[in-house]
Amino acid sequence: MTQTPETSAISTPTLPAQYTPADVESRRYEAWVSDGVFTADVASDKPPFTIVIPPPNVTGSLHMGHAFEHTLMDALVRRRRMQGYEALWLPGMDHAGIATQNLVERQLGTEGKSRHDLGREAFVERVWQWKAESGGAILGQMRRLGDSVDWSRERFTMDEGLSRAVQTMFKKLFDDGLIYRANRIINWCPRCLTALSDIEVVHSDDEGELVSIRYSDEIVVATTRAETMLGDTAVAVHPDDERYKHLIGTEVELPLTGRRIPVVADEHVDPAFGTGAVKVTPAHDPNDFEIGQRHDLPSITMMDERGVITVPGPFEGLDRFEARPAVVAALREQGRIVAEKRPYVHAVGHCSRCRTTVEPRLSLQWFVNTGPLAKAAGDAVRDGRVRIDPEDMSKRYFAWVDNMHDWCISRQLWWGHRIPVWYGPDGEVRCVGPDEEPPGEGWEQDTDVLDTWFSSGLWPFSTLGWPERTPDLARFYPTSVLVTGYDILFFWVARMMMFGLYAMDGKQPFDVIALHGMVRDEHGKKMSKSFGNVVDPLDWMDRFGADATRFTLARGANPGQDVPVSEEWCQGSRNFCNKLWNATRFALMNGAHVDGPLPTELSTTDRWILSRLEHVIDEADELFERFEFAKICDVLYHFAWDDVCDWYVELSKPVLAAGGPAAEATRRVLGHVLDQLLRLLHPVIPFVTDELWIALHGTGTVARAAWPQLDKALVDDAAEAEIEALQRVVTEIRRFRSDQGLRPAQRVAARLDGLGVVAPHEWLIRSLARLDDAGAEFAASATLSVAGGVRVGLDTRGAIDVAAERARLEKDRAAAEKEAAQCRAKLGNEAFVGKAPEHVVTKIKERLATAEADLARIGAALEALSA
RNA sequence: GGGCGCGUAGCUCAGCGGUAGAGCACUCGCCUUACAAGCGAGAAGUCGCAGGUUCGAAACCUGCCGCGCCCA
Repeated sequence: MTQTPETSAISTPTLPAQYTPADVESRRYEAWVSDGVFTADVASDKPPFTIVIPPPNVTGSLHMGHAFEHTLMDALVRRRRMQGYEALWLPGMDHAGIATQNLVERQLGTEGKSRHDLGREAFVERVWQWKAESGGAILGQMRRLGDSVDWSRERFTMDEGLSRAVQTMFKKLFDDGLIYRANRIINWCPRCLTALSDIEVVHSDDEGELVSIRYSDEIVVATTRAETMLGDTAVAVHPDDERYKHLIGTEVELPLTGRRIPVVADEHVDPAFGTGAVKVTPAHDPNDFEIGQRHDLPSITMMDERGVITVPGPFEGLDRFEARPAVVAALREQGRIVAEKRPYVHAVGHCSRCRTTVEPRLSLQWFVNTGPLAKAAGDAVRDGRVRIDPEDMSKRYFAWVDNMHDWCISRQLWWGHRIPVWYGPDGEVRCVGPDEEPPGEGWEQDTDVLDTWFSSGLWPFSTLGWPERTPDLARFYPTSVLVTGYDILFFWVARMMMFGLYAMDGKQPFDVIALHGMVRDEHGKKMSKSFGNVVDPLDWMDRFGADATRFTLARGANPGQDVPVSEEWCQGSRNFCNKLWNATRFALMNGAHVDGPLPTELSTTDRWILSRLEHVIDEADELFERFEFAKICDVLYHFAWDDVCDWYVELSKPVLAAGGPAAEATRRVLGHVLDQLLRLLHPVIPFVTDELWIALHGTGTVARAAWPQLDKALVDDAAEAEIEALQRVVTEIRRFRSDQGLRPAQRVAARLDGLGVVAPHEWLIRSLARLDDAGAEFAASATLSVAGGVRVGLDTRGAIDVAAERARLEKDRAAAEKEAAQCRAKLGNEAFVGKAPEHVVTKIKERLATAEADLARIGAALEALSA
């Protein structure tokens, strides 16, 4: 494949008849890497272009969502690289605290051990061992997809440098008073045994029960969590609720416990919900906690960290879900259950990692005060320093950052960045920076680790060397574009914005946030294991190739919209790659080349395709700037398939066969057009384009080739008009042939008149429409009249199918009549003529003229038919 | 309950004030020496419904209906 194509027209084919991705992909990828194509040079004088990869989870493997996101990023980076930017796409992974710890604990479980058997240090060592052996499978899969990432700069959130960044950030926030420790109600996972942040909780509408319990003669409360009554410390009513006004300040006896609890008045009680009286369990409900704070109520923690009841008595030792029916049964026995609604559908929070029902739990945790950080994060978008694309998505962003709660960052895990705070023997608290010695004897370090998102929030600058002032950081920060899904706009993006602006003295972490949608199946359904509609990108890559997989994903990528994919579309993408392969194959077989400048003497066909190419370059550039990947693919697909393959190549065949200088010129133009087309497509389908580009050039790689430059001098309106006219004539003849049932191979004698501008191309028309010259015995059995005054007389050597011909003409006439009627109606409307812009009126007049000419032409043809 | 988005050809989606488009699927005819993973031709839509704005609405406004997502 690397041999230089011969310039002779009789060169032998250099490519097999079908494109086989497996023969190309790994070979090409290895070549790119070993040639250092992806390695960014910090010392070059090119303008920088930086993207950091949204770090995939170290436990994960490549799913369609990754493949999609990576395809878009790769396309952006590859194009910028070709445009002469110093392009850096920085890869890496995050340590996924809960997921990874769960995974290794499960592994230990199969050996009959728990992490506690190993102890903290040995367990963490074991996790590292796991990572070394089987973590990061996704990195190899990214190579298969063709990701042009700079592997020399790969980072991991738990590596030394990033850990240093985490500690530095924590200390900085701590010293600025933006990190604090407090007893709060947090989301607790009784299975993972750790706190979760709000965003790690997923809500779903679940079937539960709503039980109304009589607390006294006058007070009935409704609850979905009857067991928590064991921890009630008050009943609350609205201060204006006439039903209960007289009870405020009194006490009731809490059933089953014998405890007496007060009735308090609180504005936040909704008098319309249930009976208007609510039970208050400050240690197990965030709203109740607030009520407890306002009324100085005690908090009774009535279950342990595993969700097991700890209140002494008959329920002690029961799991929360066993305790619920037990408590209800006990209350019923006392006649205290006045109503039960079952099933009762209500929103329930689940741990995003293990789906266990989250337990609101009162505990001592570390928090980030997000107030000032979130304000800055919002302002950076409001004042235009950071652009969200598509812009509509800004609304979602503001909705989140402008209402952000403080962020619980401590996790009761062992795998992660340990909180750098030490507690002294006399209750002292000291935050230790990265270059400070931990305090000595008698001090103990906090046992918790930080939320994984804390380290991910530093990603755009920690990966470049922060907190050191590295050359990379100076050169590649702020990053150019963040490509990510709208679903984590508030998860991750908002965190990076807060941290980036704060740590980098107000410099935003990225200039543009390009949001994409979710990958869905061909019916727009979310891919899920339980639904059985998950498609594995690795499977597609095996069967259709990485390029086909990428093209399918990019072709569906409308900004911010979800992307449906299906195997059929991937097949279509594979077909497209094969089409390119064969077009290049044809070109090489016919001596197309890329040597020397374009000839000055060019045929109309050559000038036409070059002109079309310029429009395509222009459009592609404009669409790339707007992240319109679907439209980029569409434009290039149609140019490649319709213009280049279906028309230019077909028009070239007779030229090449005729030989001479025109053939020479066409060989050069064909080589040029393919060269440019392959460059334009390379960002999206890197493998096949590189293989073909090398076949065309004999050397190098398209990955280092220059991005096509717009050359307005090549735009040629006259050539375009001529070829379009030619296409109309050819298509009209083909249509006639098809309607008449003439076989494609059957040549038909014809005489062409009134060709006008296309007269010089009559021989091309004859070639494409398979027409023979009119001989001495020529007698037209049918005459076609094509728009533009072209008349085609055809000798079909026999009776023509009059009915078919009439039907065709009637159809054309109906269309022309409709068109004419519409135009006349408009022009007859004084308001239209008076108010519509001049150019619109002119256009309608032209359309009417065309339609009337068509009617006359078709009418005459019909008349001739019946004669 | 609050917010956001979407209803256009059989399917999936573009179009977002001036002649309704694409891919796939479909119909007909073809192994025409680059490609049957292909070639040529074709059929297919009162643009969810109802009002309004406008010379002109698939597009802008209002309401309704039906889906989806996020937040509480």
